[in-house]
Amino acid sequence: MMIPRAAKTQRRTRIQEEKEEKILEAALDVFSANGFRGATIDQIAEAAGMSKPNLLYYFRTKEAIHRALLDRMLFTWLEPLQAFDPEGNPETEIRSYIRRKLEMSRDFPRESRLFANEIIQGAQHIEDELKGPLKELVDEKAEVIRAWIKAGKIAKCDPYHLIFSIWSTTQHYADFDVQVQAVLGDKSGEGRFEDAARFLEDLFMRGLAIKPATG
Amino acid sequence: MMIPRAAKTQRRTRIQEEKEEKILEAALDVFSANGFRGATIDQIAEAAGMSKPNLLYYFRTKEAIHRALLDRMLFTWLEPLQAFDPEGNPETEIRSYIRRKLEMSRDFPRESRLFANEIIQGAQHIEDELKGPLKELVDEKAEVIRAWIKAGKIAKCDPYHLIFSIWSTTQHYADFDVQVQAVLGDKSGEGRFEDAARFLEDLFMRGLAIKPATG
DNA sequence: TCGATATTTGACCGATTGGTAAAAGCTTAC
DNA sequence: GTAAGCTTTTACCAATCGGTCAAATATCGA
Repeated sequence: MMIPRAAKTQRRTRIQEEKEEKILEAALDVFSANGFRGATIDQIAEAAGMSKPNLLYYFRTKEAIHRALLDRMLFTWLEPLQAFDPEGNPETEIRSYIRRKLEMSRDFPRESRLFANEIIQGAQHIEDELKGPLKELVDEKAEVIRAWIKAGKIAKCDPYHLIFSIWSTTQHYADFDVQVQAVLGDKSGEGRFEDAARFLEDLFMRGLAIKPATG
Repeated sequence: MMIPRAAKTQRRTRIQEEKEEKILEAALDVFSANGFRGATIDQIAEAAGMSKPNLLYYFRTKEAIHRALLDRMLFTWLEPLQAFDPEGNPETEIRSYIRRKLEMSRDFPRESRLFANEIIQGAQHIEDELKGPLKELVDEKAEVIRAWIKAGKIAKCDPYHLIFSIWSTTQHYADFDVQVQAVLGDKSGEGRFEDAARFLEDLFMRGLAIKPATG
């Protein structure tokens, strides 16, 4: 007899792994482009190249697909902030945080939009993660920034809003890409990410009164 | 005989005006919370306190409601940037632009989310407006900023990315409000907007190497 | 090769979707 | 008051929605 999916404790077959991968890949396309309510199982199934019942054999509900996507992404998404090093010096740390976040916007725009959709629409599926792990991580890193301020290494400012401003400016290039491209017009090749990096690094370095190392 | 809606050249009755207003108000709630695809006419009708066919008497399609909302909002949304004055001095202009945009995030979060949803999901309904009026306006104001740079009034930087960064940082407090509140926790009363204003004004003033007038 | 299990399919379900038809009820100018 | 036009409702439609079921088929270890 077939073992119900819920009871499976470990991955079984190669097919399972492949198909689940294909489904999540397709779901990322669809959810990031339409939000949870706007996405349909049929769309995902078609994008994944399989029938709807077949898809539902691997994920029992639309919610389950969405959950799986968010779960796998949450870690990745927080990773750059995790890497923020208390021992490092502010210039290096903030510069590379900006650069990393910008690279993620460039290389994983769908992931960024998946989150953006989710949060804009009320974050009903990840409320706990926001108030738990995310908040804790931000609290921790805000403390690091506060220490830098106390040590006179960067200008006095609210660490939380500093973090928000880095999030928003960098994610903008993924989430609002069509707008950015519409405004920049032909000028916007892939160079827009490098221009953005230069601009943002300058803005934040000067804004935090960090003088660039001239060594 | 009843004159078909499309042929009406001018507003007729008081009732029409009132009901259309009610529908758009309700639609703003629903579209901003779910995106276009995720919103349903039934939801809007219920929020507006009327039957679906009754609603469809005033707007023939879901698209028409959405269009009407976007049309009425686009002007309002660009107004702060319009007000950007070439004759003014950079400090005043940029400070007040930030403040205005932040006030809009505070006072009209649904409007902000309506646009955010629309753009994240590909801007299919406002592509023309982005590439037309918006681009022209931004081009014009970028020229103003460029002039300030040439005159040595603010630090050298890419004017387009400067505008993007002001958009993203300010709109963040409307679009990602649940995340902001989750992270700030109890600390976040309405004070978060004033904290944000202080932070952003400092960041951009220093970031653009504008020394605050000490007169 | 064979049987057990894993995968896929087609046919289907009730609920919800965007939207329509027609008639009933309501306003308003005359 | 009444008729013409404006508004609202009831009943309905086909298409799509998320999801189920049983049967058919493919895979794989012994």
